[in-house]
Amino acid sequence: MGSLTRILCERRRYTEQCYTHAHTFAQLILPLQGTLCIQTEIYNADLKDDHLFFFPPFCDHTFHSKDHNEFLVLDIPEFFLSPQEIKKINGGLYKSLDPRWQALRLLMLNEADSAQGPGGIHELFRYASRLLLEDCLPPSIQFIHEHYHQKITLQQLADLEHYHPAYYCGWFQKTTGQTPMAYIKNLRLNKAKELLAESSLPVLQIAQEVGYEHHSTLSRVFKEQEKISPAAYRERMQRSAK
DNA sequence: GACCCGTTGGTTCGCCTCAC
DNA sequence: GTGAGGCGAACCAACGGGTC
Repeated sequence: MGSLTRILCERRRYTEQCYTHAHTFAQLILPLQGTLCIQTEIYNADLKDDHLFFFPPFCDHTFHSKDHNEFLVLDIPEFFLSPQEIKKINGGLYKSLDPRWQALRLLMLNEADSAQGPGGIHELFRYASRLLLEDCLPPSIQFIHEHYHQKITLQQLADLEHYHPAYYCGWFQKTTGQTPMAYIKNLRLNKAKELLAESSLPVLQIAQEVGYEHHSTLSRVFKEQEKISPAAYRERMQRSAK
């Protein structure tokens, strides 16, 4: 797709085929029916009609759908967002559809279906972008991103939101689509993959850099997710770089 | 043989989820 | 929002392969 000069707003359907890519424009996905499985550096979510997903520009993501589906999709040129806004939503945003978003979805849908074309979509998106940025990173999630390389307990995170740890787990899952520990694990794994591909640090040191006291833990987690050991992953990345 | 690095098996403890 | 039980993640220790 060439560079966008205006917001594109339309209904789209997705197939079972798994795609991985990033684009120069941002993308807002509002489910109408069905489920879209989305994976980014920090999210692994099944997007249903009670949530939305927002991809900032250049955000790597993988997606596919397993059922009959339809989504309202907005392709937003990069210049519609300030660098500060993009930085704030770096990694994507998975957000529940409160009544304000449900109303906004209806209005956007009318624009998409309008015979005159989506003329009012720019004003609607200006309002939507303000909603997106509202408390987009709760304090505990911000804490995870700043301290993933240290030991983080559920109690610490729950304290930041003033919740009981058990209640916090449910709240976190509703917010991100993952449990707190799974979220931290994904973040650490992605950082480890970066370091394996881009540095020559030993696995022991990489494990410590991303927050594991013991490299054995990284080896095991890595093999579970990637089906290969960290050393084999590094070898594969170095071979493909040649 | 000593040392380093990476992997694997067994154990412990904290997290997650269900029921209330 | 809380308590309790089951389960999985993290840790420790041991082992294997490679290099000097």
